[in-house]
Amino acid sequence: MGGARPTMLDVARAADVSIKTVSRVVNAEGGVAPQTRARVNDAIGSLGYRRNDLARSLRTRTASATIGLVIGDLANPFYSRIARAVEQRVRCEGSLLITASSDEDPELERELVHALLSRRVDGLLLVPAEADHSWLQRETRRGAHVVFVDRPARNGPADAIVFDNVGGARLAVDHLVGLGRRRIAVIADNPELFTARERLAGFATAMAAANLPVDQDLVRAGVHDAESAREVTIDLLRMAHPPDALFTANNRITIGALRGMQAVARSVSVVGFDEVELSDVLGLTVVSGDAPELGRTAVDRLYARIGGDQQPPRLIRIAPRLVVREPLWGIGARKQREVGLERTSAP
Amino acid sequence: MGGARPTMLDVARAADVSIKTVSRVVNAEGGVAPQTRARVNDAIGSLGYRRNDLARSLRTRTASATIGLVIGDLANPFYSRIARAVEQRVRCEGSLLITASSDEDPELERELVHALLSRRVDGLLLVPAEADHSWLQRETRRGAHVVFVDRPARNGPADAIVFDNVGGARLAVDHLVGLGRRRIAVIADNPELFTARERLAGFATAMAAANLPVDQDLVRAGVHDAESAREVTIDLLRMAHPPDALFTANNRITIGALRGMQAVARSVSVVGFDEVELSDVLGLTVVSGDAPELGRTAVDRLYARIGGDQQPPRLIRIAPRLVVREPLWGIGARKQREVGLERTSAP
DNA sequence: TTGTAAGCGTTATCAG
DNA sequence: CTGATAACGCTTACAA
Repeated sequence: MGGARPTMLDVARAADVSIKTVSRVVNAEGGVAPQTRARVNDAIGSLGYRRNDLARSLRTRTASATIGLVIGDLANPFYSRIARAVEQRVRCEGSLLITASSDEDPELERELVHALLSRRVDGLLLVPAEADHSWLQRETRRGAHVVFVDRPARNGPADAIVFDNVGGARLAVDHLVGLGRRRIAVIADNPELFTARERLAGFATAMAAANLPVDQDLVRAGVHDAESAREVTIDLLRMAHPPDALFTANNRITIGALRGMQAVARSVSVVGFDEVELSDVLGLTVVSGDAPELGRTAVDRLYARIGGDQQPPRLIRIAPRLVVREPLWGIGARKQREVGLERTSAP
Repeated sequence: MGGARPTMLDVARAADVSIKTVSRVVNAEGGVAPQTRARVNDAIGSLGYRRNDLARSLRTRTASATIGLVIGDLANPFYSRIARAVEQRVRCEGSLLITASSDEDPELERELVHALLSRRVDGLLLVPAEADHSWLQRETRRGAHVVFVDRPARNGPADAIVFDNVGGARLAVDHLVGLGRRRIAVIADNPELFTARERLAGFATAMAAANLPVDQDLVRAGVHDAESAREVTIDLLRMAHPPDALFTANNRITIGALRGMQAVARSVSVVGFDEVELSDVLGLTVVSGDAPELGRTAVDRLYARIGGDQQPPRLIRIAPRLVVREPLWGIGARKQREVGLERTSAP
């Protein structure tokens, strides 16, 4: 803070005790005469002393009481819900959270990770951009604690907490099939991305299970933002033989698809992956994982590691749920029911 | 990170140079023979050395390269958009951002501020919970740099960047009046909150300017979450003499109001304050401030202060815009136009 | 071009 | 119960 903050020594002088006594009082160590303690506390109060946690964690060489979180984009509600849950859990442990957005850029992500490690965070939560993460091994070997969130990393030597994307995609497709849809299109992000890949796989599996052919014209991958999703949707709906349903594989894509449908004033059944604000009002059916639970589970794993857990890295899958809403626009009460999957955990 | 990370001394020994030479290389100070530098870099590489920024900023007694941001709730898209913008700007300065949610709890907020100050953040961005902030003066006097975001704080001795809430509310009401609405209801948060108070004031002003009477039954303040907004909306719509329009004074309230309208299958014109995801698809007209601009402006002020700016605290108002969309549900292309206000700045 | 010594604000150790 | 004194890992003088 730049200013002239008083130090323990200042307090010690003001209270006419040694610096160590001040330290004892500040850290509530006990073994200080009530009278002395009072004098020290007075000095602390009148000087406005506040312990310097930087110096503290330098000396204790442990517990900077800071956790780092690197995500794709904090402005994406999916990530900010995770961040919020993480923040809350981290705070229960008396720590603070540094958040950083990588824009899914591997280069930037690595920079951010290094910056956080230089700051000696106690642990790191990472939504890995799709790229090799073997470089992280050097850090984990040196004692850095890392947990991956939402997707595992290639060669990433750490636990990962992810959703059951395959199962979720199957829930979505099965639902559409149940509604009698047969020409189901899927719009997904870059298949290099773990989540997109799995959701596409789940789509294919479910279609096969339903004995439905997959028209490759209806499989649109590599769609990264809402605007592209909008364009792709318009393109799909203007096909000679358009799809009768859409599986939109993440929240940005769902939003773009809705805009696209609106643009061509044409509607098909939609099931989206990820919750979207106001989806209840829109009567939008989604498959959605519990983002806060994802965050909390990740923090718990991280603290387990920090606490000395030495097990081999685990992949923990959290089951998403299908939230069925009436797929119609208009005003009126909506029914809503949920279909679940089991939560699984594998080594 | 707990482990046995190598220090400069380890590197120095490995490269057979002094610790100071390592420091020079690490900080790219120059004045090192290329040959020596190479040896040091080799050692750094093979040891996996990483500078300890905690120790560094302890010694330099400046620039922990960390900024703190305390907001109400990181999971609220309005705040997460601000956080994202702040994060981005902060990173341009080579710093990282610690985010913390206060839940609008003055007690918790103060705890978080203290934790951040103990960590010697270079500056603090604060969305103040409505409560006296004179306690902050002691900190600012000691050199802490603070900027308030979204609302000023009572007795808060610092710059504040806020939206022109009065003007925004007037834009909203004027728009409804222009549509021929006369019985306009307002749903707002607790009037203790600066933004709610100003928006209510703007509502009253605009109604008076339009020569419309304000039915106190249609003024509903103290509505803090979406669920209460939903209930209030249902209540309003079921009145013997219901309103023909709603001004919903923040994003959570807007969402709740839409749910309420849906629940009673009854629709009135709505203008909301704050942008809401998918409002374009819903054809929802809103008054909305540019959250990223708010964040960026705040960071700029903060760095100006950190840089030594000594002017008396300023209140900077950013003008929101009215985004008009066709207030109808259904599918079809939407028109959209914007109405602006001037940005103002006052001492 | 390189090295030595001191010190940032704490806590740990070991005496009184 | 209280206090010197030495670290923690780094940077800032100031020498060599």
